[in-house]
Parts: sequence; C-alpha cells; structure tokens
Amino acid sequence: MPKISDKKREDRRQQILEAALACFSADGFHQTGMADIVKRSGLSHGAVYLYFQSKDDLIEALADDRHRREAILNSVAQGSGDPIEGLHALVRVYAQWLTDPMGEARRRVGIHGWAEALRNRRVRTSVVEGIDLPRALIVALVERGQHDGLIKRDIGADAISRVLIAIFQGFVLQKCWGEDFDVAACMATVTTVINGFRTTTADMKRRTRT
Amino acid sequence: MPKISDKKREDRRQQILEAALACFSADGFHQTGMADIVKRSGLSHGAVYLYFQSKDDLIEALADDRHRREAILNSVAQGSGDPIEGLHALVRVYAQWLTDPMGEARRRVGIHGWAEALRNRRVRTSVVEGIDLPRALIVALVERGQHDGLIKRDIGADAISRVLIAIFQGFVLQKCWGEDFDVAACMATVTTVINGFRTTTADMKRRTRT
Amino acid sequence: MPKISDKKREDRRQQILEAALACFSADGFHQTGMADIVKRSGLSHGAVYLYFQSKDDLIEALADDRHRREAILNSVAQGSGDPIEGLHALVRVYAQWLTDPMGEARRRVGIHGWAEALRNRRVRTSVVEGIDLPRALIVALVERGQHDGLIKRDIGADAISRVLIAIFQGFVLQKCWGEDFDVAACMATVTTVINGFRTTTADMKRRTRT
Amino acid sequence: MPKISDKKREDRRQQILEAALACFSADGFHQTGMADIVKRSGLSHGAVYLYFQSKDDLIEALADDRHRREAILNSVAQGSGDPIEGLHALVRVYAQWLTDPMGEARRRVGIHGWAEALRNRRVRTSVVEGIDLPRALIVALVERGQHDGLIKRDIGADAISRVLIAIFQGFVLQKCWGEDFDVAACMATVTTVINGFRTTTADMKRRTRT
DNA sequence: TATGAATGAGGTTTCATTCAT
DNA sequence: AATGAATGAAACCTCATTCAT
Repeated sequence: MPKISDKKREDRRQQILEAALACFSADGFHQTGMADIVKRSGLSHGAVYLYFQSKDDLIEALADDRHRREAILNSVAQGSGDPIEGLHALVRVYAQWLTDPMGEARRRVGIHGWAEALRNRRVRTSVVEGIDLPRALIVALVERGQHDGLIKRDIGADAISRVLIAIFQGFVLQKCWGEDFDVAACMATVTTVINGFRTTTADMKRRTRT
Repeated sequence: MPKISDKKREDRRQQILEAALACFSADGFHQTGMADIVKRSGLSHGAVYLYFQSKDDLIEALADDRHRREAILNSVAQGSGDPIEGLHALVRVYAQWLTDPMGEARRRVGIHGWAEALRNRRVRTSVVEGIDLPRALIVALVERGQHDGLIKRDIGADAISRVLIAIFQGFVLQKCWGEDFDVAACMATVTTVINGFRTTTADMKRRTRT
Repeated sequence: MPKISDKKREDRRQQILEAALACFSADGFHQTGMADIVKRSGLSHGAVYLYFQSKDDLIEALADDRHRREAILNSVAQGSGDPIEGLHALVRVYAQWLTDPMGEARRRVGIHGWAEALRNRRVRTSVVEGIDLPRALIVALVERGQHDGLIKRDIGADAISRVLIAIFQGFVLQKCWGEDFDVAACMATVTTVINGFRTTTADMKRRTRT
Repeated sequence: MPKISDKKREDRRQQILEAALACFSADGFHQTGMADIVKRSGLSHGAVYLYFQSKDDLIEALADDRHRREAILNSVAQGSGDPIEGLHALVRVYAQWLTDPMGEARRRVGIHGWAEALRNRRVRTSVVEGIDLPRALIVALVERGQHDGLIKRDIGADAISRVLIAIFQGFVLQKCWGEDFDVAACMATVTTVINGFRTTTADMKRRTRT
C-alpha cells in the first residue's frame, strides 16, 4: 500500500491551497476553473480531488485557513495591561497585516469570501466566526476600560468593536481597489478615533453630577 | 406602429433589472444563470437580450444604477451650514439607507460588486467612482470644519473621509451577514467618532502654545 | 384596402433581393442573418416576410433569378451560322460575364449556391437546369458541327459541352478566390481548346480509310 | 498511467474527422451542428473539444487534410519522361480520384470548402495552396513540352494549367450534383483537349516562316 | 400594408467531476 | 496513490419567424 507520509500529505495540501489562493485572488472563485488550479499546483486533476472533495471544499478550506491565521493575529495583540494600549496594539497588528505585500492575495480572496459568505452557509459561518474573535477581544478590552473609567460608558462595547472592525473591513476594500490608499494616514486617524472613546473631563463632570 | 413607447421600454428595462437584482442578490453574479433572470423577469431569453447585450452588460447596468442612486443619496445630505452637522446628516442618510428593508437586495448585490470590482475593470470604475462621491463631500465638509477651527487640524481630511466610508462598508457587510447587527447602537457610536474629530480645549491650548 | 401597385411591389421585391445578394455574397447563406438583409434592404422584418416566405425562399429566389439571367445570356449567343463560330461567340459572352465587375457579387453567390445545391433540392434543380441551358446549346452546335464535318466525330457532343461548362465553373472559382486570375489569357486558351475539337486532315484521312 | 498512446490518440482524431466529414458532406458546414458530429463520432461533446478547439478548427483540419492528400495525389503523377504523357498521367490520377466512391464525401466537403473559402481566410489559403500544387506541376510539364517543341508556344503555360484545373473543378461539381455525369466520356475529351495543345504541322510551318 | 418587439428552440462551448488505467 | 481522458449537464447567446399594433 503506497501510503505516503503525513508530512508529504500536508505539503501537497498546502501546495494545492497556495495554487487555489493565487487563482482565486486573480479571478474570483467562480471564474477560476479547477483546471487553472490543477495547472498552477503542478499536480493532476485526480490528485487535487484526493485532497479536496470538491471546489467548494477548497473554497471552504481557504476560509478556514484564514480563520486560523486571524486567530493567531489576535493572540499577538493580547496581554497588554492598559486596555487603550491594547486597542492601539491591535490596530498596529492589523495595520501590519494590511501592509504586508505577501498578504495581498489573501486580502483579495478574503473579499471574494465576503461575497461568497452571502450564499454559502459554511463560508458565512467561517467568516462570521473569524470576526467574532477580534470582536470578543475588543469587547473585553473596552469593557475593562469602561470599568476602569478610561473609556466612555455611554457607548456600547459591542458597537465600538463593530465600528473598529468595520473600519478595517473598509480599509481592505479600499486598499485592494486602488493604489492611492494611504495606510499610514488612515491608521493615524484610527488612533484618533480610539482616543475619541476615552473619557474626557467633561464626561467626568457629567458623571459626578449624575 | 408597434414601436414601443419610451415609458414601456423603460418599464421593461426595470423589470429585467429587478429580476437580475433579485437573482444576483440571492446567488451572486456567476452562480446566477441567464435562465434564472429570464424566468424571474417573466420575459423570454430573446427579450432580455433585446435590452441588454450580455450578462456583463446587465451587471454593469446594475453597478451604474447603484452609482446613480448613491449620487442622489449624497446630494440629499448636502447644503447644511455647520460642517459637523453636515457629517451627522450624511450619517443619518446612510443609516436610513442601511436600514431600509427594500434595499437589502441592493446591499447584497453591492457586496458581490465589491468582489467583482477586483477583476472587472468596468465594475471597479463604477464602484470607485461611487465612493469618490461621498468622499469628496466629506473632504469638503472636513476641510471647511478645519478652516473654521471646529475640527482637529492634525488629521487629514482624506483620511477622515476614508475612515467614515470604511465604517459604512463594514456595516453593510456585517448587516448582510447576520441578523444581530444593531444599527442604532452602531450609528450612535459613529456619532461619537465624528465628535471625536472636534477640536478640544486641549487642542486649542496646544495650538496657542505653538 | 391599401393594396400597392404591381410596380411598387416588384420594386420592393428587387430591393430585398439586392440586399440579400450583397449579404450572401459577403457572408454566405448561413452566416447571413435575416437581420442583415432587413437592415441592408432598409425595410422591416415584417415587410421582408411579406415578399418572401422564409430565408430559404429568398435563397431559392436568387437561384431562380440567376437561372433567368443565364437564359438571356445564352440566347444572346445563339443564331450564328457557323457552329464553331457559335462556340466562340458563347465563350465571348461568358468571358464578358466573368469580367463584369458588377457581377462579382452574383458570381460569389453562385458559388455559395453550388454548395447549397448539394443539400437543397430546390436549389439543385435550379442550378442543374441552369447549366442544362448552355449545355443543350453547346450540344446542338457541336452536333451540327459534327454533321457538317467541322468537328471531330469521335468525341461525344455531351462530353464536349460538359468540358466547356466545367472550364467556366472552374474559372469562376479561381477568379473569386484570387486577384491574379488572368481572364484574357485563359480565354485565349479556351479558344485553342475549341479549335482542338476541329476536324484535322489526319482525321479526314482516317475517316476515308474506314 | 492513463496517458493515452499516440496511436489511440490519432485514432480518436480520425474518428472525429470522419464523423465531421460525413456530417459536413451531408449538410454543409453551417447546417451541421456540433451535436451531429458528436453523435456520429460516438464520443461526447467534451471529448470532441479535447481534440479540436472549435468547430472552425475542425473545418480547417479537414481543409488541411485535403491539402495533404492532394499533395500525395500530385506526387504520384510525377516523374514521367514525356511531358505530354505526364499530363495524361495526371488526368488519369484525378479521374481515378473522381471515380472513387469512398471519396464522394470528400468531394462534397470540398465543394462546401470552395464556398467557405470565400469568407474564411484560413480555408481560402488552404484551398488556394491546394490548387497551387497541381498548377505548378502542370506549368512545369507544359514549359518543358514547349521547350522541347512538343506543345504550342503561343499559349501560356499558366493559362493551360488553369484550364485543366478548372475542368476538374467543374467535373467535381457536375458529378456531385447529378447521377448522369459520364466520367469516362468526359475524361476522353480531356485527353483530346490535351492533345489539342500539341504542336501541329501547321504550327511548325508557321514557325519556320517566322 | 407595415412595423419591430417578442419568442424559444437550438447554437457552440465550458467545466466540475469521475474512473479506467 | 496518481493520472488525465472522458463525461454530459448546463452555461451564454443567436436568430428565423410571428403577431399585436
């Protein structure tokens, strides 16, 4: 029985996923043919189907892949003491991710995934869970900040997390569409936005009164 | 003379566009077959091709349609005196648009269009021009606000506009994916974000010192 | 009842036939769409179908048209006394027809008709009858020539007629394919061919012996 | 290793070409649907497109095929010493080809190709090159004959070749249209025609005088 | 009579997937 | 395990013809 080693098996899998990523990035899921992926992977049709049951399977595997990578991204941003500083750290991590030229393909496929999530339940689950991770992280930070009196208490932690995530989603779109997206300037503005959530002296006075 | 009246002609066009919108919203551009659109429109294959040269033409027509509608949306938000109030007005208009249940299909198709924009130049042009409209509007408001000393001068007007637009793009995504997106709460937070751009007393002091 | 005059009716018919001729000449019968003919004729779809029942009907009408024109062509060549001179006259008439720049379209459509004759009985009948006319004419001339002792008696009149007709068919093909077909030189050679059918002194001696 | 053997591959190709030949012979290029060819070949749609990129490709492959076969035909007729005998040999070869019942389909497709050559450049090139082969052969023979004083010098070798080729083209047409085409009698007449190009005693006297 | 919008069967081609080797 | 030839449903689009006006 010509069973290959687990390592080789995993290598082949990655080889196929990389080919798929490149193709999907260039043409989208539905304009990419299996033949394109097969050619780019250097394997055969049959081989690809040994590792993935179908094209949808491949799409979902990439969605999961992204899911896993973002989990790591988030973990990197954890562990700082000051909640506000934690938010800034998260921003820096995502800014980094947004700028990485190697990640361009992944960002583009991500956008295709956002559209695909509208009609493919598995993909949607993966995407939604993917954003639930940073959301929970942000919520935790904000709630701690509110508890410590550092962040305004009249806005929901959940809403803040959704706004911050939305900003990054929009940045991905705008960056992938055009070349003139100034990441640094936009990031600086995000910093301002976060600082805007800080408790001001006015808030304190108001609170005292209440 | 059976030459159809202009009104009837335009009605038929809308009839087809609506069918296409519904289909594209449900299945995306590439999973929707012309047969689906034909069936839903109640017309025949040939009739559809009498009004649109190809499926791509249909996609582009919808992109243009969206473009045109957003232009109206923006114009609605213009004309207020106070720049900050102008931004809030704009937010209200888009919040309205985001909440409108009739617009669900259009929002979903919009997302598919964002993905399509990555590989279809015509669609990308339409999308990019579509966001250039509100961007220019926001930039104008912010610059006026900065000139009047109402808005912080240390952040770029362009970056602010991109952040606000990104927020809305992210909101569209999050709203279309899940049912638990709290539009009101998020909008309130956007209000806070905008207020965060206001000049603070601290800013003034700093400026004086400089 | 808005019945139009016979003359107007005939004019319209010709208008359509001319449009069809131009289209068929350029693109062949099956690559030409009714829409092309309609556009070129300046009439409407409905109008064309008032004059011709179908596209095939149009093709057949053009075949018949050609049939009729060739009948005239042949009649022109009749009536000379000397049979050999009659053949030369016929050659001159066809040479003329082959050279006429206005007839280019008709020659091209003729070729398309030859192919169509293989699968359309009506067209084949028309084509075959069309060549039967000059064939009968040539056969009559040759038989008279043979009777008068001017033309060799050991070759069939029918075969001679088929050879002469074949020569013209081939000329039409070669002329329509390329620009370097030298009509004058080829015609001169046909003259030689015809003279080759003349009885020689050798023939006469042989005959005397028999 | 399921990579098909070269022989099997070539067999399949021929299988498809034969099916196409039969269909095109019966219905012409444009009335034949790919479905007809697919059905007749016994393969599937996809398989046919594995061997030929498009219907046009199939048409051109048949044109090239014919080109190649005629080249062989011509080579067979070469090599005789006496130029006049060479012409007669050529006539015999073509007479053979014209009579072969297996070649009926090929002759019919050939006619369709003549029409197609009017609007398809690739086909025209193939057709024109196809007749250039025997033309060059005939020209060479005739020029040798003229040099040796066996053939009249007052007619162009090129014109003679065109006449002989035209005769065969016409024969193909007439044979494919009707059942009553007497190949033997017509061929005998061609022999007479060729002999008519021989130098006569009259020619010699005239030449002497000059 | 005349119009041209509408029909819908049928055209060519693609492509995710399978399976004999 | 691996190959790639083969499948056939389904994709997009065209076009000869009809018919309400």
